Amino acid sequence: MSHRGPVHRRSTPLEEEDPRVVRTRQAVREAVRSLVQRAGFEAVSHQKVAAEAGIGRATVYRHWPKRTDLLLDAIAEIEAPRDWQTSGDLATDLARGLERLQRTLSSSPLVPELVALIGRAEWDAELRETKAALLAAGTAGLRQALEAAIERRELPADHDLDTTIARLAGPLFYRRVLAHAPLDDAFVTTIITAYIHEVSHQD
Amino acid sequence: MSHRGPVHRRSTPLEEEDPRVVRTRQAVREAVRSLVQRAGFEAVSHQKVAAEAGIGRATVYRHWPKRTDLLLDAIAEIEAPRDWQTSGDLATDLARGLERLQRTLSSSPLVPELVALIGRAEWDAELRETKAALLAAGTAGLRQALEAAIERRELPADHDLDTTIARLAGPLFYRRVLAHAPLDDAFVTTIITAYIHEVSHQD
DNA sequence: GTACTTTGATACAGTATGTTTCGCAAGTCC
DNA sequence: GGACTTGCGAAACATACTGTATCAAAGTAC
Repeated sequence: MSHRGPVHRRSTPLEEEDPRVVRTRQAVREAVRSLVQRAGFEAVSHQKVAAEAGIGRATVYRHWPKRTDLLLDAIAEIEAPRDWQTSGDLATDLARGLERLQRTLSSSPLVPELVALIGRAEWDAELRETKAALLAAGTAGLRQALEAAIERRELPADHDLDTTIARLAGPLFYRRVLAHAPLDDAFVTTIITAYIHEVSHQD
Repeated sequence: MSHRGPVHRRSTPLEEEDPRVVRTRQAVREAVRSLVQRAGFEAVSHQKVAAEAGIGRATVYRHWPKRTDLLLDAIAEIEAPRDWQTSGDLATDLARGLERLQRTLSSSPLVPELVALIGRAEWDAELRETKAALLAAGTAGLRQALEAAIERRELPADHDLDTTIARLAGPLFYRRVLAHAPLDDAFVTTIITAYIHEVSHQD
């Protein structure tokens, strides 16, 4: 997977380094994004992408034989935070995690499209993996915050992380995607406050 | 909107009662459902529907000029509960509302498709209305439960219903659609218990 | 039976899909 | 630079889908 250095033989073309290929990939990726934002994933076809990118139709088919290939390529941007570390306080950590999710959900115009894709994952195994990966990346902050709290014995060791994440992140998705209401800070604060209150006042 | 009785004149064809039309509607509706469940909304086209329903292609175009019309028609099943009435206890009412939602989400194989549709609502005004209607119907029970509690002064008059509904229903949607985890009773109970505890132990 | 409507078969032009072919431009190797 | 290799894009192609129009046959109402 790493760089192979100046000495290499054409007989192992595993890595794409031909500048022409790089250019093509770049152009197509941008064309797909542009199309998606203007008209949705449904509007993405090999033909339209080729026209938008100003390249040949055959070239698009060569690199992305299936339509799904085009879509997945345009999504490969969302990543889990790599620099995460606990502040030592669950409330603070959760706030950070949820605010990150809030920002992602609020800012990206692709969110509704991702949801549409996710719905379609039912019929496409490849999409199912992508869905899981995206979700894991989006909620990684929350998961790490909770894990750190368990480590500190602030939460019981058998605390169900998935349940908690669903309860914390679910309302945000609901608001953004279904209710189409603004994801304001007050809303996020309400959720965190209630949860913290719940785990610190167990009776 | 009501039945007009045996006496009627052909000059006011506002109501469709021609048995041929009724048959067509029925056949198409079933064909769309069948197609959706087998291959998703994306697989629904006038052509495929006509073939599936065993009727002429032109007929499908006549009644459902746009593809969206076909899709919307297949969804017109989900309805808000008409017989709702409070039990006098918020916890019980909420449990009823959430369990209804749980049942709907768990049982209907159309749920992922609905979500896909919802995502697409960003680009279609008509779909946006449908989305809002579906959501309102699905969460009507919760809303009525909360309104009854306000009426009884169990909740403050300025309690934000939309926020609460998002916090109650959001986790269910998250689990079902995004995390693809089972919507078991324990999960639903956890959500309700936490919320009841929260509103009854205000400090 | 008569008047009216819906239906489905057929045909049509326009467009999209997916594949193949081939000359050319671009990149690589030495 | 020169020979070799590869990706590119234009074109052509068969096939399929879309949306509309026409029309005879069948169904419906009275």
